[in-house]
Amino acid sequence: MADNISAARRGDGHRITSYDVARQAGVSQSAVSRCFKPGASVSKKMRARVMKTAEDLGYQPNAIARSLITRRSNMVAVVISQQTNLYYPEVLVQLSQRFSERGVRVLLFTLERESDIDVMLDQILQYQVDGVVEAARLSGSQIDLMEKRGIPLVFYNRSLKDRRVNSVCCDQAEGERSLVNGLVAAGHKSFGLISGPEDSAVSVERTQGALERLKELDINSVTVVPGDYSYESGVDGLLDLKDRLGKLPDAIICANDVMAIGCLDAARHQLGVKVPDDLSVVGFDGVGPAKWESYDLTTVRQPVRRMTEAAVSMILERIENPELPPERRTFSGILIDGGSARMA
Amino acid sequence: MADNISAARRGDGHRITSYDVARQAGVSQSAVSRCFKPGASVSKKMRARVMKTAEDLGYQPNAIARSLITRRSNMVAVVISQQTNLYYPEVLVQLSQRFSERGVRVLLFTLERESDIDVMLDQILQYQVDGVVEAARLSGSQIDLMEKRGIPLVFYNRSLKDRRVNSVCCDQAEGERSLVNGLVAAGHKSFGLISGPEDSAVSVERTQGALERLKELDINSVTVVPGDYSYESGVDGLLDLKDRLGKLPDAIICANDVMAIGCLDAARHQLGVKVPDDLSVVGFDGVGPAKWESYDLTTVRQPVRRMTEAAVSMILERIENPELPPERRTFSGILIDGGSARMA
DNA sequence: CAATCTTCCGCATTCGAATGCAACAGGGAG
DNA sequence: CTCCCTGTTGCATTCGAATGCGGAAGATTG
Repeated sequence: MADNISAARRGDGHRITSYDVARQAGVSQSAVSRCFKPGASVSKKMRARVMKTAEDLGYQPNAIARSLITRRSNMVAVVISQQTNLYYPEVLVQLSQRFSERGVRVLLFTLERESDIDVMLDQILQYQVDGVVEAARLSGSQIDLMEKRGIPLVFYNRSLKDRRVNSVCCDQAEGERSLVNGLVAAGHKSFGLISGPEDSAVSVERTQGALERLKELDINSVTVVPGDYSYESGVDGLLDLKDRLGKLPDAIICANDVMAIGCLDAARHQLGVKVPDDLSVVGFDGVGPAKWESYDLTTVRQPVRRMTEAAVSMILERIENPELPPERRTFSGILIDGGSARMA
Repeated sequence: MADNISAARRGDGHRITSYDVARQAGVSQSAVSRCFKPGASVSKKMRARVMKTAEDLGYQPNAIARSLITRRSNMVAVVISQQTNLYYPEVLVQLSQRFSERGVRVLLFTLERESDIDVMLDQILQYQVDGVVEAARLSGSQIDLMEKRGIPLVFYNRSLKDRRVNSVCCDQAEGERSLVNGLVAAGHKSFGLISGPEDSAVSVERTQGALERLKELDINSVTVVPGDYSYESGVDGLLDLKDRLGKLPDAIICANDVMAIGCLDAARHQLGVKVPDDLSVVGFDGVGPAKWESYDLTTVRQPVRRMTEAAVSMILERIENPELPPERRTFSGILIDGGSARMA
């Protein structure tokens, strides 16, 4: 009876299992299993034979069943929010490729609202992923949860100060400081800042970093207006600054490249201001469009390649060896001295 | 003994199973399972009680184990190639969100080289995904394979003419034809085309579509140069055209927006040509940057939202009901009459 | 109070691969 | 020729949740 059913399934072209291969090859199921495990104790003859019939039947081991018994899913969750930021797709693709090279699958979780993270987290746990790369914010208790479950977690570009966690970051504050240094040295006196969304840790670090350095350099003419990482909010930010000040500042520091681009476009095309002669605009990230000739943005580029490599190896190391202590890896951004700002 | 082991695990904070919850609540494992299945036959009292202890223990059903027995992983593979094209990340994020809303997880596969698809396909099969959204090309035998396995497959923006498959497409040819119509009606006589990568089906359809319409309209001054979807290749394409013709054509039709942007930048900034007065440039896709004020690109926008919705529901329907016949859904692009071309 | 019908729960089995252990075969040494 | 060792193989069990079936408890009716 059971035989009939599975025979029928095979007839349907469904689900060839290791038992099917075993029967066909006249060996045990264990033998088949071992043939697919590199380094297992199997004779050459056996392996050749099993592989042959596996090929014939079109057998592929069932990763789900394997995961159940080995307690390893070979899947890593990647959690990403903020689609407005052009920077993230690049990170995502790179992570995916590096994991793929190492034989690990990526289970993708995108957040529309940061608050959805609770539901997501449950999903992540249910799917028994071996690790998580998190480019969204997590509360302390949520981190505790992951820790309790023993699931390695690496934060990408956000790190909780008062918490020992794994993280890969670009030094946002440092990057902003070098931008400020250059701008101030070039003689800029008054500054406008367009921040990112309030709940973005990265934005906060960038804005704070810039503000601190400005303060250290005794620059007091500083106005901050809110943005949301989008092109439009860069445009609005510029107009907002002009409204509030009655005129434009000498330089505008945007929390990301896309806003800087919006800001730059609005300055040139709506206000007819000369950039960088009459106004300097700087961004952050080093996304593709920043290099485009119309913009040639002065910005700080995040070393995405190295950062994603770091994130991937940190996770995989910790999956192999869960006892490894937390580690933060911080990368310096690369100052790109483009044509959108006068820099010293 | 078995008890000791699992007790130890629980001590480690690892893997709480339905048995743990059952024991704690003094009920059977089946009862626990049923409580987590909506619509199952369970009394209110039982459900409340089980949910309570599940909460207390921090129990989450193991999706892997569930998948094994139900033969449903609730995962869908999304295969994407061509990272150079800014258009894809947007599609990816949208797909991810729509699947997520419907309780389906996305397993991401990115291709560096199209040839990697073979290995990928094996992986996809091993992971027992319930369906596949494919934005890469597949050979006939590869499609056969999926069919044999009974895994619903929806192609995104590529469809094999001589094959009955599911696909969601934007009508590339139609879009190009309307661009050509507008350009010709506005008096453009000579044309340059910058194509995408040779192995991109989309690029071929676009280029062919434009060429056909040009021929129909008796325009013979047409030159095609190769590109690869990147900004740089748009720049190079322009220079290449100028080299070959000795001068610029009246209009340049690029196989995607990013190349059009490169082309436009090079024309304005490297050659000092006035766009659209002396040269019209058009693209395809309707990516975010196309709307930016520096470009204001004339292009055909793909209705991404509707297309991703279509892809998602097509897959899910076919997962529910594998007998559904193949379907192709073709969407018209939306002509965006921007400022980069003179259009009638 | 008995008879019948519901509702609800538990038992036992299933999904498909991995693996510890025992058994077995073959080869080499004595 | 016997003994032992090494290298292979099969058996039986395990991972964790889902579910058909039978039965018990409770609800309903006459």
